[in-house]
Amino acid sequence: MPELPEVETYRRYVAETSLHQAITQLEVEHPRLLATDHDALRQALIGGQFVDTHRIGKNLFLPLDRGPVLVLHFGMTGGVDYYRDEEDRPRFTRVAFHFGNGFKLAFVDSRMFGRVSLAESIAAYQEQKGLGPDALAITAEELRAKLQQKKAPIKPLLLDQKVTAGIGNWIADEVLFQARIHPEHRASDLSPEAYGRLHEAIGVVLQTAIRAEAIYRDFPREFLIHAREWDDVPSPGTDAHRHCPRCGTAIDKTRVGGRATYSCPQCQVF
DNA sequence: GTCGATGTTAGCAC
DNA sequence: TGTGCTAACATCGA
Repeated sequence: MPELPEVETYRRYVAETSLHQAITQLEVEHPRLLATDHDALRQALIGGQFVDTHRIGKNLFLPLDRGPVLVLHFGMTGGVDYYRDEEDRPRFTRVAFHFGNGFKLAFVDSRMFGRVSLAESIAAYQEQKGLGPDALAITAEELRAKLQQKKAPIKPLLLDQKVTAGIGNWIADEVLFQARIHPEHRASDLSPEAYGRLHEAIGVVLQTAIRAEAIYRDFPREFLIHAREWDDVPSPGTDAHRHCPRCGTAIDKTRVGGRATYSCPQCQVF
């Protein structure tokens, strides 16, 4: 689930639960998730505290009182959960940070594509990964400057974290739907007006998703997300949810840039 | 039992 | 050099 709105929701959750408490233990159930040497990580954490939270795109940063920054990336199925009793330990807990008050912050991730790492600073991590500006912070001008020379289809470019950080597969589809741009439209062929709509749609979709705490069923009716297959089917035999919320046309499911892509053939034209 | 999945990245072809 | 496609990662759940 973790695209920008989920990670922003996790950030707020961690800020409310896990700051300014002594870290007493690092529990690593599955070392494969560590992108940093285990001992170095333990040394950096034990006896320290998390003092702040930041987010760039899908990356969550937890600066430590002693300098370095813990970086969490949630892959496809990652999340965080604050708990105390062993009976409440979340399923798929892979790494857990224990605090002096007896609570623990679990990094859960069933598919284990997530990563826990350590960086010298947020800026160093951003530089090293080549992360572009956060999708909520990028300006219309920056976005257009980065894309208007590219001949690739617009959708995979939106997914490229070096262009702008935080947009994942469903958000890219939703943004393009709201902006009425076909996912395969070449970036270089988009008009200045289309870039304006694109930038605005990114803001609207992300803000809406964050406001709903990334709970999809609470999203507005006119969102394409309700047409995705994994949205709840209202009742057997009906497929209204697979039609465009704006014009009623059947939604196309195709592959663009190797990813499942939903779009309205009527509203999103070349 | 089979298939596809919200992310990232290495390897490869052009 | 830039670009873009595919497979692979590990696992779950439909």
